[in-house]
Amino acid sequence: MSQFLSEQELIRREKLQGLRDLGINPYPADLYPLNSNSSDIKQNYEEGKKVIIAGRLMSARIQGKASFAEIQDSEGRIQVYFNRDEICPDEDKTMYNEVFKKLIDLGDFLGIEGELFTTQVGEKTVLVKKFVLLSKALKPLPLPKTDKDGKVHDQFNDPEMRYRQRYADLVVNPHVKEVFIKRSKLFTAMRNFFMDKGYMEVETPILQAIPGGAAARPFISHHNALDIPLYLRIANELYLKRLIVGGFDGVFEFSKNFRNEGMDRTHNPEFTAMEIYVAYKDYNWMMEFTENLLEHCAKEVNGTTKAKFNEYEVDFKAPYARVSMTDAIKQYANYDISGKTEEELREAALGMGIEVDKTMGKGKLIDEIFGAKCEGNFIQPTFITDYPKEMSPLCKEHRHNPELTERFELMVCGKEIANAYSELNDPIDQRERFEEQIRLAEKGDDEATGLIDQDFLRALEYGMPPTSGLGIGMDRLIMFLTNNPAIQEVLFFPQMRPEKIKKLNPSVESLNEEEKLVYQLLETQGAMPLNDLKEQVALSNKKWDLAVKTLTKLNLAKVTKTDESLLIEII
RNA sequence: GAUUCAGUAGCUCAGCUGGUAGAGCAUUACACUUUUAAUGUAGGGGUCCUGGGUUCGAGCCCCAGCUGAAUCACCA
Repeated sequence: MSQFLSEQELIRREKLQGLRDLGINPYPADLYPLNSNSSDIKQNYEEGKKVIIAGRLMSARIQGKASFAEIQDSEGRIQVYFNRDEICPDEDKTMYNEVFKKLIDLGDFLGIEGELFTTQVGEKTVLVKKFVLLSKALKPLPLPKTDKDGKVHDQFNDPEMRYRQRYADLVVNPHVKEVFIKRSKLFTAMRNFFMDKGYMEVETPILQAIPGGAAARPFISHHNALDIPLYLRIANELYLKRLIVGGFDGVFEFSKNFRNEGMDRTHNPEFTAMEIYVAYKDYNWMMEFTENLLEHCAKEVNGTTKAKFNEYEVDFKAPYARVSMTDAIKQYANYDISGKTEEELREAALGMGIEVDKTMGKGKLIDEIFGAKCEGNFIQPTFITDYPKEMSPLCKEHRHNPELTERFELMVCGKEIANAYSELNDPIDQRERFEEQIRLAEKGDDEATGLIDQDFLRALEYGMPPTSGLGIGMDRLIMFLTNNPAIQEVLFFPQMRPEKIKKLNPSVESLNEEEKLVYQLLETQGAMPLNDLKEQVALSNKKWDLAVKTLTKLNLAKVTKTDESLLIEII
């Protein structure tokens, strides 16, 4: 393998040995007693203060007997000043001349003891008295540079490389790190908001025998001891409701869900939802709760309720507009769905140029009309309320209209980020709704749920208090709060196709047919003119070229140039 | 799933009817004690995504594939 390291990687390995030869362990075990960091130094600056810091060396400007460098730690960067005679007050100048100038590379972790001072240019700097190598980097990092106008050069910006090597992305792209800091703040803000209200954070199974609570295709796994299939959860709703049955008044969970469906810039196979259920509440209460929650979260994350997303400026300040689905369709499709039959709705949809098929029932048709004509219009946070019953099998029937349910979705920039119900707690009605889903599934609607969770129904039969539940797509919400149109940008490790890592083994056995042929001919006949060999092997030009290149690359053969011709021979 | 674009040095990117592969940063050597995209001089570094084809000759043209991105469709 070593022959396939780049020149720079080879040099770093040689330096590693060089350090060991000097008695320096490039990967020491001892803890490093740091007592400060880059932002602490800048904020609590005192001339002459002694500090101990640690971090990665990210730039170095060597000027003979003195050098300026930058150390990057978790807080940012701080300039450090290496002076030969400060580091090496005695005769022996090895630590500066050899170790620092020659054997330390950009990317290495250093521990630094020094004193604070300000340079003539006004930069707060650590004057290095003593430094140690804490860890050597064998691979060069990408190295974006910012010029004096703040313009970034050589930015590490290829999405594929950034997602596959997020560690490198985080090291060199501070704005990427910022997104994930905000993500963490969002979770903290939301958790604290719930805790303050006395609700309890819980955990429910990820491996489920019946994947319920949403309409989605699950991942299937298998339990060996029980010899049964287990599914990765697509939602945690049914489990949280069991806990409300059990007597908790408010439970919530940040839930990793898994859906075996398409991947694109807004869908990852695993994603995070937050679901909360609160007893004795309804969806009207939940709307107010939701807008207060999001206002709080936006402030905690960004310091303001306003957030830029693409060309829009969104304001999460409560209260939000509330529009019923019927009114939304009236407004944007100029059509009144109230009291219409399935046939009338299908014709209306067709008239609007919407594709429909026979498996679609009333609810689905209304949803299609809404999706095509209305959804994209709601830029500022807007509650869309009162969805058709057919598409909401876990939601309580509307108190004033049996065709509708007490459900709302929160739309932002034309996308759904939250979904909430007055939860259905009538066990008989619930059983009928599940059975209706089975019929839809048999009819060919692959979104309908095909299995009934009998245990969930048993729980409801014991009685569940009136309850309102809310689900929020956490990934989507943080996308809005950080102005990222791709979900991959807000996940540390988005799912990618597995990377093919080529392994070339520099041995004769690993050669392919063509390379072996060339090698064997050379072996039996010895050195010969390149062209003669080419004629003998009679390969296509491409194959010939590649075979010879591989052999020379592996140092198995050598081409030498004479006045007359090119000679090839085995090494 | 469809269409479009992209893949060249560690990183960012050039490249020409099809004729020995280039730059900046990084790297190596030398010089340089308050610099800041440090500077100067000299060097080294390439499976031009993979595989076929056309051609005297392909990084470039053709075909197939891989990977990613964007748009659309599908999906919540």
